Amino acid sequence: MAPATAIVWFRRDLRLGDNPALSGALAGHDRVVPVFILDPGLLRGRFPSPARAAFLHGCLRDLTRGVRERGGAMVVREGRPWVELPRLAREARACTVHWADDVSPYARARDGRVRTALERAGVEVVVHPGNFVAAVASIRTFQGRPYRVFTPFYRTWLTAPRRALLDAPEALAPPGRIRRGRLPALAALGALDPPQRLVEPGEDAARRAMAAWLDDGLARYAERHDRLAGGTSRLSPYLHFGCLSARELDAAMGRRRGSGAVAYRRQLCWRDFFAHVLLHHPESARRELQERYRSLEWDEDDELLDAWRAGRTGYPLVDAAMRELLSTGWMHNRARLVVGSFLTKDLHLDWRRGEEHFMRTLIDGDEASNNGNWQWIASVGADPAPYFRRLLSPVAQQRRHDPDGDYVRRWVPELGAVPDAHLAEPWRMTKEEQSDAGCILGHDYPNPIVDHATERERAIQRYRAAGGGVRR
DNA sequence: TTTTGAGTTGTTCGA
DNA sequence: GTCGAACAACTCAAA
Repeated sequence: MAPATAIVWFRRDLRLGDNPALSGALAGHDRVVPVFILDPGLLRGRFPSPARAAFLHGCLRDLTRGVRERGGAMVVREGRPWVELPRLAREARACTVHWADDVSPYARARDGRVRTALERAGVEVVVHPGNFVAAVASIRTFQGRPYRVFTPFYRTWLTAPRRALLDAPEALAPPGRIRRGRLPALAALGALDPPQRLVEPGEDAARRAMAAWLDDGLARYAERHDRLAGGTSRLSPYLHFGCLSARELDAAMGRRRGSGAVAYRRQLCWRDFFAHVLLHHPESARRELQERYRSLEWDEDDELLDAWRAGRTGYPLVDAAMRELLSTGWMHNRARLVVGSFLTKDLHLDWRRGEEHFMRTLIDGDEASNNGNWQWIASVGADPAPYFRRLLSPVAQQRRHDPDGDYVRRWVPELGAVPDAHLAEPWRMTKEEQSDAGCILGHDYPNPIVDHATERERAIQRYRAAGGGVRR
């Protein structure tokens, strides 16, 4: 009898440890063919990203090496998955294809087409849990509905069943006589100009980063996570590409006591929550989850948008954050809120412009989390807190979360010699003080492009008008 | 069905 | 400089 062969389709679960699709394929099959498909629908799709393509490339190299060290061989194909997978199944004489579930509308439509094509070819499909802590698809309220508010979701999530952890396979069989394909050069992935590498890609690097974080950062997370100059785990790129298992990270958290572990775990829950929301409200990928805010009016102003993207708004914290994003592909979570509030409430530009810029630049760019957080800060998404809690003042936020100016001075060097007292509002310096600091406003650093106090009032008016009352 | 309790991350003002 | 109140009365989830 011919050996039973299964295919594992890697998508964004680029690891060997605690990988349900891989372990599932290995159980009951003599041979497993691991494949990654470079899908032009993603690489040149709605949110192409040189930064993420470069990180993905590194992760794939790492995964390929890990597979080879265990005696297997990674197969790489380029094309549409619903074409490539039936073809590969035929070549490899595979009877089953395994993959991990995902939540974005694109992923779900794609997986549906792939399933149809495979089943038509007589190949079985087995879908495994995606890279979330809990089963986000099946968490429900007592009335059987999906959640739209975080805290009740969180309470259910805390006690929701967790799947068993899985060891990495010790050995993989060689895939036999099939075309393996090659990982193309970076440029072919659209990664022409990747930002400086801040995060080392791959599963091994992810494990080291996780160990270091648990060892060193977690205990003080509750007090420090809002500090712009440090204090967060920076594990998000690994979670997005699945170099790190969210389930495993949560398990490590569950064994720990202390406010840091509790607070961090809550953040992991936000990731599951936004996946849950997008899964059950796929239309929110493109429009406001809250119906009454679909009529909100947004300005169109390319000059303001460009200034925001480039970090030339004249608000030091906003500019530092936007420049950090451009040069590293990452931004502190607190800073994401500040620049998000600034785009939508101070510049009155559509949150979708911000969502798109983030998706194109972030190495952790994740459709569910990014969309959910943008809708949250734009006050149009899943969350019932009053609108006046979401108009962040860039000046107040800078004073509170970067009191020594370490963050701002790092990313906005022209403000380097501006004293602490003026660093959040450099435009208040006299000519003489500007001269002393070597920073002439309007020359070395821009004047503020808008006045926060004025725009704040305008934002409130707009939300009030669109909301049909006072509510968010 | 109806009621009840509660809701990530703030800002500003005036005493 | 610090502190408490106002912002404004909505919607979701649970019972």
